[in-house]
Amino acid sequence: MPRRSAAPVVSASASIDVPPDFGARVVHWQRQHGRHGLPWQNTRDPYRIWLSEIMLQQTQVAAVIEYYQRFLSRLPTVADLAAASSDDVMALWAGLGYYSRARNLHRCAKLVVEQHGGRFPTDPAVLVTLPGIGRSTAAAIAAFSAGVRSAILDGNVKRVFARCFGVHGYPGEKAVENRMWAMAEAALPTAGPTQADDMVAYTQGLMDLGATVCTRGKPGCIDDAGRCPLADICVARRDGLTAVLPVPKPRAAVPERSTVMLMLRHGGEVLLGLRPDSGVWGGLWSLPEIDAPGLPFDPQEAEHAALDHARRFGTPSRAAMVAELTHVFTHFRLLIRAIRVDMAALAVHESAAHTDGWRWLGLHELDALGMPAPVRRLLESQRGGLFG
DNA sequence: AAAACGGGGGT
DNA sequence: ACCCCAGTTTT
Repeated sequence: MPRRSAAPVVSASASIDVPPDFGARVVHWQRQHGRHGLPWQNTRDPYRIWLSEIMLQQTQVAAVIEYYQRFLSRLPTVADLAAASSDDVMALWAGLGYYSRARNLHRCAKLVVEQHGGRFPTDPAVLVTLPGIGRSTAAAIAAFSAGVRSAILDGNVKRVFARCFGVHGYPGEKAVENRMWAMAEAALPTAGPTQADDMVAYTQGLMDLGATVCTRGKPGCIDDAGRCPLADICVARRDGLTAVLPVPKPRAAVPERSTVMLMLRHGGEVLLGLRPDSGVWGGLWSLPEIDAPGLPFDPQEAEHAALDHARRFGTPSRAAMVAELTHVFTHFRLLIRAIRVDMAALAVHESAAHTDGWRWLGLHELDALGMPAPVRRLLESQRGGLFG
């Protein structure tokens, strides 16, 4: 029986509200409905369990099984692995991907032989010091191989906790992850005569729940609450939030750009230009624009710049800012400000405007043209002022 | 095309 | 101590 390692910091978990039977629910569920009979579940050999945990970090159970068995048939002990050549280890790993993990595996085996006399550790505090073994993997190895009471927190478990305890906030964020570790400690089965066995079922149960019931896309409780042993205490289920918890990684704030569009108006027509095929709105008809890279932005200045710009096409009489809207692209937001410019007269070189791809168009001609949605909206909203 | 994944590595 | 990445699968 493994020595009980240092007790978790109680104060950290005191504020975490975990039902006292949480662990028992998971243990009971896993014994009845969890996954059983997988090759690494029939052993307490920490070497074999470690190997399975590393392989399972990156590959599905179905794919791991044959690699796992082949690996162990060639290298049945940690001493064998430590003594193997890099080439042999990599060959056994070939096809699993994430080859740095295989290199860590080999390094780790050598360290276990050198530093621990070839006896694979089962103390999570020792395990975490080894390459390729982080806090969660260390706990899993300790729990499965020796029934040590230590908390795991992998992606599946984060999802279960986020939903069951209603954790808002991205689990990849430090503060949120810390809270979840505190939950993981608080949720552990309590001491008792069967604690070591319970820890095995509990740890496996959390993983199984996340993998088979509390899945990302469509959790099993949606169709049948009876599938989840936590359904009646699950905050996300109660509040209808299973689809939004855990909250996804916050998308980086999209940059905001701005532009000024001119609605040049003359004789019931508006000036539109055909945009180049490449780039934003390629091949669509759009309004003339003034670059407005700098915010903040003075409307009077803008109107002045609009009049200036309009002289290219004729003689403007007045300009007025008439609309403002934000268009959202996938990679940025575009703030569009629209200025209506009344033209007193058009440039004499009308043909030049034509070859440039500019055309004066009446209301009835617009429908047939391909236009960016915000431009169409702009024209629609100003229909009276432009064509009336 | 984007999110997720557990640990390592860099700042 | 924090942030970000590698390398691959899943959605």
